Amino acid sequence: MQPAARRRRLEPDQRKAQILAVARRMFGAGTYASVSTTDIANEAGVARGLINHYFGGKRGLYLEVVRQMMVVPAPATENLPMTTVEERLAIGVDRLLDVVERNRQMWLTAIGPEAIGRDADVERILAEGDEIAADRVLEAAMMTDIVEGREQLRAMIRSYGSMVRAATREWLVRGTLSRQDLRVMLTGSILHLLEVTFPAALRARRAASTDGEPS
Amino acid sequence: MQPAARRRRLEPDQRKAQILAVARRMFGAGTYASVSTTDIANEAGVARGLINHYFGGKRGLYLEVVRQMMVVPAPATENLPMTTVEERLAIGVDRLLDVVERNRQMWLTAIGPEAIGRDADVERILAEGDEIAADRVLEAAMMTDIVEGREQLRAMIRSYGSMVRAATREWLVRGTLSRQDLRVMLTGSILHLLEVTFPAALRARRAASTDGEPS
DNA sequence: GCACTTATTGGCGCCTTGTCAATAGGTTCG
DNA sequence: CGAACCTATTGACAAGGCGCCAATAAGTGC
Repeated sequence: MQPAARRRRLEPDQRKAQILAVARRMFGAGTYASVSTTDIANEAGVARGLINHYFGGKRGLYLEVVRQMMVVPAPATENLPMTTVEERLAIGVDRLLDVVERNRQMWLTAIGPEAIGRDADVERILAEGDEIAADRVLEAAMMTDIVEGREQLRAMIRSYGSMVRAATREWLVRGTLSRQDLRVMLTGSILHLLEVTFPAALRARRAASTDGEPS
Repeated sequence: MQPAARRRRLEPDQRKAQILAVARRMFGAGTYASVSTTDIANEAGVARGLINHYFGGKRGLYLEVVRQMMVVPAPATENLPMTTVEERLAIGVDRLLDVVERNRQMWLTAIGPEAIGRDADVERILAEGDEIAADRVLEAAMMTDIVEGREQLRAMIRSYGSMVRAATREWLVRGTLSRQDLRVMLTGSILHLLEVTFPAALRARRAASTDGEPS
């Protein structure tokens, strides 16, 4: 280790970015509890107090890391060709798998929501991400103008999102599913969800509201 | 507070059970980091050191809590009538929803740790639970003797399990889906997964292995 | 070269956890 | 009925982590 390379002064944004980069890597490697702010500060070559200054504390830093992770899978549904819904969905799934495969480590860290125990703030950040993802699916399926049962549909898509995450884990971590398996499974499932399950749920809902409430 | 009710001596099993009960409640309420062993010890009316003695430490206690939570949804697929697969699955789903509805709080706390990843031990415990759940599904679907692609199938069912957990959260926490919605959605999805998606993935797999590897 | 802003530091106090020898509840045996 | 014994239970100590804040010094403009 060098004889304490003299103190350097950076723009707040740069410093924040630098610390964040280190934090992302270290939280990705260990657990929230197993990584100390001292570790991060040392690794980044700054005083521990600086973390508190910029992020309010360990918790704030962690939340920032999670927030940044959620932005990854954004451009998976841009400029889809105007063909059938099935094909558009298939392409969307494929693009997602591309992004996931390329950013393997970051993706796993992002979806392996590592906070120990559920936390209101983390929960909210993750929820925002799910919301965006749901929008993209609706867009790809050309169903953005659905009104009846819109909230139910979005909820179903969010649930589907959990299956997507779990499936990528099976693929990347356990190796039990191939990328091709995921293509078939994820495309087929979302298509069936949108075109069969959702309408069926709608019908059941209508029947229930006219026949009087069932159990 | 009483004048420090005199020290009582219990059987190890009883004491462990008592501490575990308190820990379950408190970890359910807060975060792993936000709950201190001191809190738990006070609430349980014992010395903090006793926790270390019985569980090895905070971590051990937490793992035990998680392990105990995973046992909840066991008897959802016992004694299913010998009718169609569809009906058996529907009944299984319905029974699961019963259990979930009755043990609402405990269920939510139990599936919360889905957001825990990262930690090898916790991961393993959760994985065991998923494995059991997958067995139950195969049993209900009368597909216990599948051999070709068995591991793929199990992996898909595990992924489906994640969707189940997410859907129950939508139902119980956010109120965006009704119980009836869940019935329709979960039954339809698993049926489609078993009877359409899985065979399709198998075909794709076979085609790939004879035509030479695709990208 | 000098003031001035503010990024950065380093140390203090509190809290939490793991360890371990000492204590005392309950039981058994003379 | 009392003494010896086993072990459940305690309490204090030390190491380490985190938040806080006044002091310091790196740049910048005059």
